[in-house]
Amino acid sequence: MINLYNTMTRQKEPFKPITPGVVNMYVCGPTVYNYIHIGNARSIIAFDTIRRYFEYRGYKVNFVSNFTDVDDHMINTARQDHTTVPKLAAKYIAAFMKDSKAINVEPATVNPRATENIPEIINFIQVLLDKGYAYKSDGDVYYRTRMFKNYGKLSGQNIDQLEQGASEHVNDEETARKEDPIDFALWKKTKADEISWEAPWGKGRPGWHIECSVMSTKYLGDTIDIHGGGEDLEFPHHENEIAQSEAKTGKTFAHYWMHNGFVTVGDENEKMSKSLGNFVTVHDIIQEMDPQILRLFMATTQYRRPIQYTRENLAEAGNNLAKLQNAFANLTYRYQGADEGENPEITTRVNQLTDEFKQAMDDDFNVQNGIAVVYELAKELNVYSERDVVKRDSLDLLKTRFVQLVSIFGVKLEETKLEDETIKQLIVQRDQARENKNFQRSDEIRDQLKDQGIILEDTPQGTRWKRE
RNA sequence: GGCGGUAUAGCCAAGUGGUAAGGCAGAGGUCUGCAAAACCUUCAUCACCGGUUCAAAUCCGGUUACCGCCUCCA
Repeated sequence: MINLYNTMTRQKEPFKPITPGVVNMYVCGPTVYNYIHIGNARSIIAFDTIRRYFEYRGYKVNFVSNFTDVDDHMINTARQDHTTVPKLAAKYIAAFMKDSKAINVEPATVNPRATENIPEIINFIQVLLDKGYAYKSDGDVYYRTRMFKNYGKLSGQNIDQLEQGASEHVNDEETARKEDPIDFALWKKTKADEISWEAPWGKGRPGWHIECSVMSTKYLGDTIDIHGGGEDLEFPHHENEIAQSEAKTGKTFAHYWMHNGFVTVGDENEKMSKSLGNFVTVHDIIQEMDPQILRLFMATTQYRRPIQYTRENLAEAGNNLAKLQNAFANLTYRYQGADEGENPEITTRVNQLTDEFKQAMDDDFNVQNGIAVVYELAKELNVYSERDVVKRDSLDLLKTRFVQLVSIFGVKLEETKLEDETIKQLIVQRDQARENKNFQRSDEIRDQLKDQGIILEDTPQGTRWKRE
């Protein structure tokens, strides 16, 4: 039984899916006006890891994550870049796909886009208007927040406190069109030269929160299992989604609310933002290092905890990645000279560790304890690989299980093949030199290959190579 | 001002009443022609003060520091 922390109740609860064996989850995705930054990556990686664990535990996961492809940012950026909103969206959605793939994120079941669901959004708003939960005002449509009982139940906000806060911003013209400062826009009237769509109440574009309500219910149903996103979305975004959706359907919008923690940057431990000049994109990071380092770094921090992004912490993740890759290499190389059969104690041990792993991860995806078990397993691989006699079935078991558990964190372990004949020849020459105790020559070859990024390691089974 | 979170070794971090997991870095060792990889050993009384208890990092009260949300934001 998987237990997860529900923001709505502020405690861990056993996960009970609506349909046995199926998880319907919706995760709020990025606004596509720039390359994704490491904060986006954190959210994507956190929920991808959660998804992979659900799948490992035998669930079918319907994973829906949107692209917000029209809003003020999109419009302003398109204007600055002398392009159009759709072209801007196309560019950064393509970049998103590329970056996601690099950090080994499974493709979503669906990536719906706001602009591709305009008729549904209009219908949704119409129902809210018909029910009296929304009102028109000078071409805009607003949600009548006070009509929704329980407003603030997710974020623990008190509506009168919010009222006070909101009234401080009463000066802008949008607020002037509201009945109440805490009301929020469902539809925004078009300004000149802006991208817009026709609606019964006039030309305009959807407000920010409505798209997620519409797409979540459209693709996953009125009530879903899990709704997720960054912790900053808790209020007002998710609060507003609940208000809209539950007002429309009269049903609970989502059973579990999950929010990932933030990434802070540098030793200053401050929030990443463009104004602070500490904005880091995935696009940039993966130019200079193995994307799997970033993946492992983020996947092995529990999703609710903050992550401090520093070079040192990233370097540590790099060492850990190497550790996993070395264990894998040690084991796969040991297939040479393996006997048939199995060692029963290995089977027992592997199953025991697997149980420990599940126990750890079932507890709100406690990846710290989970990865600790994986390191234990890595040690088993290393120790077993050093035995004088090894059995093929046990190698298979260790390898399969190790690859499987590591993959939950989004790290891919693969055997690499040496294609280069010249290098193969050099390794053979070096072996001969070593046999003749010509160590000067053998070290010469080793250094030469090192310059080409090939590291040689001597084992009782022969000389092994790996890329730097 | 309102809501919420965090504080454990040089660093990352687990642990929710019974005497501090794991990882990185460091030190020593085994293996190796030398390396590399691996393995073994070693490295903390848990922000501070007070209380409850036979027993607290873990419960209660207080103090301090840091962070996030309340406005676009993963």
